Amino acid sequence: MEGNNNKDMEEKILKAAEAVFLEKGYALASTTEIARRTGCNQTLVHYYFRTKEKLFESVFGRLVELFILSFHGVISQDLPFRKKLTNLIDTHFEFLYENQQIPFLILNELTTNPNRILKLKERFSPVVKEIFSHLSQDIEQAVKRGEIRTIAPFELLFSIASLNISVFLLRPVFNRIMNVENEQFQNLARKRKIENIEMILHSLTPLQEK
Amino acid sequence: MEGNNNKDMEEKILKAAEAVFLEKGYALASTTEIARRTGCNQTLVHYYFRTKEKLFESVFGRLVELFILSFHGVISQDLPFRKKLTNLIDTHFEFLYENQQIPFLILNELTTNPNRILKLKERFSPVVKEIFSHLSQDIEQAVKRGEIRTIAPFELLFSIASLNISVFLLRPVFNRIMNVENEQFQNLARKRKIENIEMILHSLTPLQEK
DNA sequence: CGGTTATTTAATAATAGTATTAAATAACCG
DNA sequence: CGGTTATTTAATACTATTATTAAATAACCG
Repeated sequence: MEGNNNKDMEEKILKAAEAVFLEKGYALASTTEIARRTGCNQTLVHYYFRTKEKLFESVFGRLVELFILSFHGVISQDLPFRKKLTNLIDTHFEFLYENQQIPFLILNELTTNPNRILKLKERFSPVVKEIFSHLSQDIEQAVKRGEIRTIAPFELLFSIASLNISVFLLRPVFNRIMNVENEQFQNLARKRKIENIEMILHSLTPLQEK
Repeated sequence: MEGNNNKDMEEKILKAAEAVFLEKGYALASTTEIARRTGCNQTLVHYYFRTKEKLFESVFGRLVELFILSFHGVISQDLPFRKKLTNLIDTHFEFLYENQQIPFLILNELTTNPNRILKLKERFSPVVKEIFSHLSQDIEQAVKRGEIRTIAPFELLFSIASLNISVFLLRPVFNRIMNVENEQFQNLARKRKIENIEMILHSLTPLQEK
């Protein structure tokens, strides 16, 4: 009865778990609430995933993957460097806009439980390396052509991530302190995206006297 | 016996509480551990502060104040705008360096429990207004003198906060992923500070053709 | 159908944490 | 000193959470 929803139970639990973990983080999420949101008995959550930790890993790994890949898509395109960089920042920003809770969850879990990082590290090491190697080459060529000043790939990615992520990390804070409503946030985000692109490109200008 | 440490018990609990809250955040901190770290009975924590929530508020308010004031000190000095801005970013960065755990705690608690913001808002509203009004005037004058392009104070503070805070928020993540050790982090931080100042000043350049 | 396995539920053990109560001890003051 | 108040502790109620066990139900297959 009621929709013949038998074997996708596991999938439904995962969905509910993702939502709850994104809202509350690992510590404040409970398997009881995940069960409630799924519409099943609490025991069932443990039946399928044994422990809260294992359930979390299933959810978390996928989210981290999404996040990392948000850097990856653009980087293999064949475009002039400044154009590619603009695309990269833009794409990354838009990904964050569509997944606003992801940065905080990742930050929260990696900060409060650094062990999690180690597991992720091996898993994503190849992709990360690929991103860095691509970016390295691109920077090198662009520098040769005099399009940009020299910069370490790490520094560049760090700047981009900082500026983009902050918009969404700090959202709840500014929301309240500055009385920023939902519609306003959309505008603010749009401005910030442009501002971020400007700042990054500006900061790469080849040489400039003080 | 043992040091005659009677009436500063309350202070000792506050100290221990601050350390534990900074390490673990509200949710994962326990009054039991705070008592253990203080070296007293767990009941005593409740005797002095009644609830974990009230204890947290005592600690948290002070930390937020420190953070906000890290913006405030420089802003009332009488200096050329670009010099003042440099000082501001520098001072703010150095404050964060000395209090690396503060940004995450504030972010964490304001994100997971937005109600906290409201209490803080009234308390710090005057200081925040003062900072904004100072900055507004400074920007206005600097624009008139052709020293910088026009920018909303909010945007400027947002950029500064984003860039500076990220260095310390993302530290645990990059630490592990990139194998950044302690000594290396000091270098990385130094570079980032300079990079951040550069980026902000650059982005304020009066006019510039594409 | 009948038996086997998979899924779901109810009951509950085990743990950990917050908070209260009442008793013990120490500090204070006339 | 003796009595009052403040501080500290032990015992414990209460709640919430994860996880297990055993029983009930449903699905599957010969």
